[in-house]
Amino acid sequence: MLAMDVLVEQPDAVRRAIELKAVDLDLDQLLALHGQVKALLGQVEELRRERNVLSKQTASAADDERAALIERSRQIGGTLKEREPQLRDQQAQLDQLLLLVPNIPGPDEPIGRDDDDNVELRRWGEPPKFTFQARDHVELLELHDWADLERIGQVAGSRTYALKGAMVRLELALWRFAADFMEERGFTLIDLPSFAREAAFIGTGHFPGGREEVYQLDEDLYLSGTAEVGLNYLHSGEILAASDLPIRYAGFSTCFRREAGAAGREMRGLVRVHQFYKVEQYVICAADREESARWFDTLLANGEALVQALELPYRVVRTCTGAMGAGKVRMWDIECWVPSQEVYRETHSVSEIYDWQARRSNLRYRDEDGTVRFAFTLNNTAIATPRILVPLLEVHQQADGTVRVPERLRPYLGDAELLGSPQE
RNA sequence: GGAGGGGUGGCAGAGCGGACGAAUGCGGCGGUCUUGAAAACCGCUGUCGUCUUCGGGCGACCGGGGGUUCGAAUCCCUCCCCCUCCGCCA
Repeated sequence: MLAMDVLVEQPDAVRRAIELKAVDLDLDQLLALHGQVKALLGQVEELRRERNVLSKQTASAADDERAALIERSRQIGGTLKEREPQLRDQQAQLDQLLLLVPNIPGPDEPIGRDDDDNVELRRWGEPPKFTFQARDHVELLELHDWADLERIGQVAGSRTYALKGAMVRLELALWRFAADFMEERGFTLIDLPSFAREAAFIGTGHFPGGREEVYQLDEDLYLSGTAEVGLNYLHSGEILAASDLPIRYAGFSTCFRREAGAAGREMRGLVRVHQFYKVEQYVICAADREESARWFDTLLANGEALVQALELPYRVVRTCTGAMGAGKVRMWDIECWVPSQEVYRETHSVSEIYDWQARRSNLRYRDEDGTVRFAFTLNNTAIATPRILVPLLEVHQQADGTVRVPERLRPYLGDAELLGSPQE
């Protein structure tokens, strides 16, 4: 959420953000409501002040004055009994609207409606040119009996998978590789619950907008689609010391997504599934745009270093305003080359949020000069499996169906250079 | 799942209908003293909102929410969290 002051002082900038991010919100209605709330709050506070004065007098009043004082207090109490619920209602309405206000996108980010308007920033690596009939990842998995993608459907429905044998080993290797990588860079590994309360989802901004993307477990518990939900809410309500910052987490969690808006898309294989695993980079830093920008660069560089270590050709894409999500200032994606589809496919997504999430989650710190401020947050994927297996298998496949293991991953796989038995 | 006990300021811990935004101790900050430090002594030390002549005024907050009352940290309802014991369990 944005500070109310920003809405009042820069309504045009906010209006433009609402338009660029295609949010359904009437800012003028919100501002009018804010005016009403302020006026009513003034009235209520004045009434309470009067009552407080009378109360103090009542405590020490002589008996003959007491009855009159109590009577006047009672009248004020009656008026308050009307106004206070009104104030509560209006405040609650205003709070609901405030949750819909998007963050203002960075001035240099591409303007557009959807992913088609994203702008490629750079490419790394060369897409492989196969001299043989290359297989897609599903064919490779079936060839080596590395997964059950059919039968598992009768157990758990569509968009599910069951990895087997070497693929489980490979997945374990990727997690351990990512864990070592992040820890070497000063991130604290944290393995946290995959479910969280509604408040945590509101905190990140996944709610109220994205409810249909999330499995609901209980009246107040939902399965989260990213460790970001838990990590952002972990320090909710705290006032951290400036010396605590930056906080760097490498959050490991099982992630669940309903993929409700993606019916029929990418049904094949491991690209888009309901349950997956992710090591997530998460940073809480001081409220400083330059520092935030440096962390953005760092998180992006970490993501790139990880896919480079996996020897995967990729590109970096700047996500346009319409596709970056309401809370974001910037969102850049790393997309890895998927040979079978001849496209780059998102495997990582770096987000810069400023204090938009921290305001929702009430996540603050005390500056060196004693000022309490909302912190800034950022996040990026480190490794998400099984999606990363798609480019990994396809890019590194050999003519005989085996899959070459990138050197950096070999220590995690008993120094294996190849996975799978040669065919024919 | 059953039975109890608790949630008060950075921490510990009183208060259990009016003088309580809250005793006391610790910690922290400033000062006196000291060559310096420690000790001792003195003062200050929460967050949010709102108004401001920028001195401060006012309102709210004692786990969250609601209620009773002229008045609630204190009484009632409800939810959440933590602890102890029993049962079950990877």
